Amino acid sequence: MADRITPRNVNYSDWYIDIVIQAKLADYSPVKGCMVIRPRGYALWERIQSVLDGMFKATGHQNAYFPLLIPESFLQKEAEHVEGFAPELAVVTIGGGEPLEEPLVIRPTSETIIWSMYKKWIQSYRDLPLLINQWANVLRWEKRTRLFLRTTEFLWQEGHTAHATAEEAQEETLRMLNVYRTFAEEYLALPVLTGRKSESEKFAGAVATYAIEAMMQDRKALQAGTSHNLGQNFAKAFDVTFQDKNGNLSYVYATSWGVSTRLIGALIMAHSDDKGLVLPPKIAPTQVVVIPIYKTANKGEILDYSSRLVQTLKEEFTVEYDPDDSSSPGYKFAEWELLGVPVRVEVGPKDKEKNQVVLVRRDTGEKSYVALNEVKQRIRELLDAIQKNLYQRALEFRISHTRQIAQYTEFKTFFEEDGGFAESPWCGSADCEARVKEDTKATIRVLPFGNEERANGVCVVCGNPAKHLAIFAKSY
RNA sequence: CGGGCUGUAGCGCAGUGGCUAGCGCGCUUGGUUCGGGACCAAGAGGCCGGGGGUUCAAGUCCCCCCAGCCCGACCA
Repeated sequence: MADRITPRNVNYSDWYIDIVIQAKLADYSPVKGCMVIRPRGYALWERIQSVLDGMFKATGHQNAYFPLLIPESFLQKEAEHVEGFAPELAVVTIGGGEPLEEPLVIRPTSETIIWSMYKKWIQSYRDLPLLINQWANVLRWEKRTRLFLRTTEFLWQEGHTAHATAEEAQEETLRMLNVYRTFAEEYLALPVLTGRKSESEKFAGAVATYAIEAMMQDRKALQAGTSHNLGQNFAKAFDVTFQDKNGNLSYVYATSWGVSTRLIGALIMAHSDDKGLVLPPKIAPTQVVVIPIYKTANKGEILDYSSRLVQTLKEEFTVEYDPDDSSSPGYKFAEWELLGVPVRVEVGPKDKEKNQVVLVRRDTGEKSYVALNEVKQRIRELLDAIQKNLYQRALEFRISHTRQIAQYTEFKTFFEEDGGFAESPWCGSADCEARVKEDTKATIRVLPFGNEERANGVCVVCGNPAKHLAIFAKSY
């Protein structure tokens, strides 16, 4: 008997960690707060990378790479930025055995080093827009870490763009937010809310931060991606100006946007169950696993049948094959369910006799018997159905745990009980936001787009006229 | 960084101050099984997290340290 996964309703945190460890996605490292991403976890990241990278290229971005180490003074050039990141910096003070003249910060994010370079590269409106992305690791000395959701070092991509006008920068900010939304919904089967962050939740150094927010199965919110309009803050800090057609000199407008390995955490917490990982087919590194079922007597003929099937399936799907005779079929079923492969194909003597296979879908456990000549077609349909079902299931879950609340007593009760997303009018003041956090631990996750008009009424906290309809939730 | 819990075989755990530290799972070898986590047999595997003390005697008691998890404050 393998290790059991703690059921979600017993302890959600333990369940999450059990999945990560037992599905072999990651492991704890010798260094506190860091994790080792194992092949099954890294394969997921590679899938995420390849899809997103395609989307970035399709929207005109190019990849580049900037150094890991940043002169400490660079961070200090943007006041809010340094204030936001100073507490979580790791600093290199010795190099080659000698104390460094200027300490080097291990990047927590790359705005400063990138904008120090943009100063060299941008002089004219002809140099704009400059649309660069980098895939990198960053390091933030977090007090409390959790596999994938928050680790000291994590992998991400960070886009850094430069524009001639505020309008273009805003357009880019929203374009990339939309790329994230599309990716989350279509590939991760993760329904997300999009909108702006409140002042207190925005990125250190940004004019405005936008985010995609998803609801996990414990009804907490997870910020799955952010897109920042940086205005001219970094251009001013690094003195990046350009001349327009009329010869006028002005500061460049900037955006930055990123998603990280946290997405893998989102994927797990949104879809998985007490049997293990559940992966959307469009992001699953392995879509199909083939398990032959045989006795010693018929081993040869069954393996022959199953391996020919595997060859056929590999023409269209990513396939793993598990013909090993050292564990029983039942064991393998459980094992592959734990690993999250969307479709399992069982082939045994009965199937060979009837020229069929058994298909089992991971999300519902439903079995079907399919003729050999229809297998590819049926798997295609199943993968599609699973993808849609996971999205739909997550969406319905979010909707059923989202409540419109106008009364503060009800609001507090909501978060004392099951919780979820509270959609409530808010006056816009940081004081009310802080009070909510104090009283309920919930924060404003996002100010959804197009909701200003719906914000008729009064702030759920203070009773003053509302300016926004905000989404409040406890979050990761 | 505060509070709590836990460190004993790869994993999960037992282990009144006393002799050679156990159990389950996993692992190795051989054999029988095989359509939902099979079974038999024989093996391998331990600086009892680290350091200091108390004691005739410490996995067990005391002190310090370290690590991990959970709960807070901080954050993607």
